[in-house]
Formats: sequence, structure tokens, C-alpha cells
Amino acid sequence: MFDQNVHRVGFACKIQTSHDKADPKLNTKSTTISYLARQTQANAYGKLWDLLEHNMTTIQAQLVYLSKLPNNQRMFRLTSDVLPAYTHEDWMPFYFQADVVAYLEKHLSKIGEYARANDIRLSFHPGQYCVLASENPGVIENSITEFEYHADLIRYMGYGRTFQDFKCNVHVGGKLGPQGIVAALKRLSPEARNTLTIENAEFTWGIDASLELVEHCALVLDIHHHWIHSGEYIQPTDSRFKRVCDSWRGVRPVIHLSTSREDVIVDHDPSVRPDLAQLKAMGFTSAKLRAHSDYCWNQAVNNWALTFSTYADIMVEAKQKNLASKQLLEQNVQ
DNA sequence: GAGGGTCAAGTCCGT
DNA sequence: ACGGACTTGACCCTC
Repeated sequence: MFDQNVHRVGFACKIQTSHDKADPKLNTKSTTISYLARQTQANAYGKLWDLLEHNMTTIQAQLVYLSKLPNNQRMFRLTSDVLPAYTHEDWMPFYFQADVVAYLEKHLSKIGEYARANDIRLSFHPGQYCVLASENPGVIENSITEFEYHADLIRYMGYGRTFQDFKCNVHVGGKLGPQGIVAALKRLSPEARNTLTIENAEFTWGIDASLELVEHCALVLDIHHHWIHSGEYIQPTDSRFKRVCDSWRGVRPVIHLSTSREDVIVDHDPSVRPDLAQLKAMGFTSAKLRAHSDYCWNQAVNNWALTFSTYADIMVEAKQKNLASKQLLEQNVQ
């Protein structure tokens, strides 16, 4: 378990060496279903083996990179692309061959041990196709498979043993809402139930919906989503945030931070927080304002976000990844 | 190596 | 109806 007394700022999925540049030695690779389908099975399996070896190597390298950062920067969201095509019915059998399972056990257990030994806080964020509260039963089935793929990785790494020793975050999604999440939870593995977090979204299920789940799972407050939803800069003293913290049952919570794109609200004063009503009156749509910035370019937003760090770790969701989260921290030092 | 077409899946917003 | 956005433009093919 990571050190709960460290106030972390983290980043997601990729490590950049400079603007728009991801070091291939530090990042995973993937393929497409379509490409695999065009190969002979032997060639496709060969491709999946190559990717498996590459991704185990680069994830280990990501952790080494993180271990060299100060403790308060050792928080990282692993990409969902670790095992390409794992949840596709044609390719799942690849991953259940004895030699592949042995390889995964060997390398992922080492990765988990390394993260724990080096005080690195890890998470996943299953993507847009994981909609546990869909009104479509088939989509729920696929979403459970998708979530359990992440749970398999979590188990291989030796997490999911205690409540929120690892975070696996999704949005409520779908039409069923929080009650759909409660129903899906009953069908998930123990590791999945221990790691599931639910995040408030911009347009549909916001904080109030999340809070219906406070007894069922940990809640992630996305402060940018809430701003898009309401125009409000919620404060850490807000009673709703206190309830979000309670949902973590003593584990240090995580919040998500992002900002509207700097090339959408061009020339916006970086020392002033964007005003939603004013921007909408100027013709900016919620959909445009929702998109994530490259960097933590707005110092006023940064300062507001950092007021949460007494209570929660901050996951920065910005296109330039570690370059953006570093910027947030360096501002804090000033 | 550069450039262009392709890519499993869900859901929503805006045009 | 369709493109864009979402935690992420990356990957593959052709020239």
C-alpha cells in the first residue's frame, strides 16, 4: 500500500519526453482487431507475444521512471492497452494459454511488487465502452467483461486485496444510473469490487448521482466535470466533498483535474478562472469547453485545485501528461 | 521515413 | 445523420 501521508499529483497513461513526444521505450504499444484478423493465427499470436513482451518491459520502465521522481509525484494511471484484444472473443483464448498465463504471472507480479516497494500509487480507467449502467443488457455484459479484464491485471499485480489499494475508475454512464452500478457490483469479482470507483460526469450523472453510491464504492470527484455540469468551482469545505471523502473509508481519496483547452478559450487570462456563464454567453459550447487542455495553463485554476491536496491526491488529466502535472507542482513550489 | 486511411465496442453534445 | 469528445491518435500500408 502506498504511503497515505504523501500528497500526490499524478498523470495518466503515457510518459512524454517533450511536447507531443512519447518515448517508445517508456510507453506501451497496441494493434487493431482488424490487423489481427488479416493474419494467420500463428502470425497473430506472434504479434500478440511481441506486444506482450514489449508492454511488460515498458510498464516496468515506467515504474522505474516514477521511482526516480519525488514521492509526491509517484502516482500513475496505467493505460488499458496493456493486453491488446483481451476482451475480444476471437483473441481472449490467446491470453489463457498456459505459457502466456505463466508469463503474465511472472511479470505483472514483479510490477506490482516494484510499485509497492517504491511507493507508487497506481490506477486504471476503463474507457468509453465500459458502461456498467447501460440500459442495454448486452452492453452490460461486455462492460463487465471489460471491467474484469482490468481486474485480472489488478489481481496479477497483487492488488484488489484491500479496499482501494488500487483504483479502477469508470463513469456511471448509461440510462440506469447509480442503481445500474449497484446491480453490476453484485456481479463483479472481489478484486473488482475493491477497486471500483465512480466518477461524476459533465452532462448526465453528476455529483448528486454519485453520492447515491456512497455506501457501495469509493467516489472520484472530477472538479472540471463538475464545473462543466454546474459552472461552480466546488470547494474542499463543501459538504458534498466531505461525503465523497467518507466513501473512501479511510483511504486517501483521489480527485481528477483538467482545464478547458488553451486553444479553445484563446488568450484567456491565466490568472483568472474561466467563468462558465460568461463563456457560454460568448458562444462557447459545453462540448468545446469540456475538451482537455495540453497543460495546466491556468494558475488560478491550479491554485484552486491545489486547495484539495490537503484531503486528496490529484490526478491531472491533460494531453501533455507528465509535462502538465509537473507544471502544476512547480507552481505550488513558487 | 512520410503521408494517408483505418480503427471492436457506447453515449452524448452540437451542428 | 454525422463528427467530435472521452483516460489516449496509434497503427498499418503504400510509396
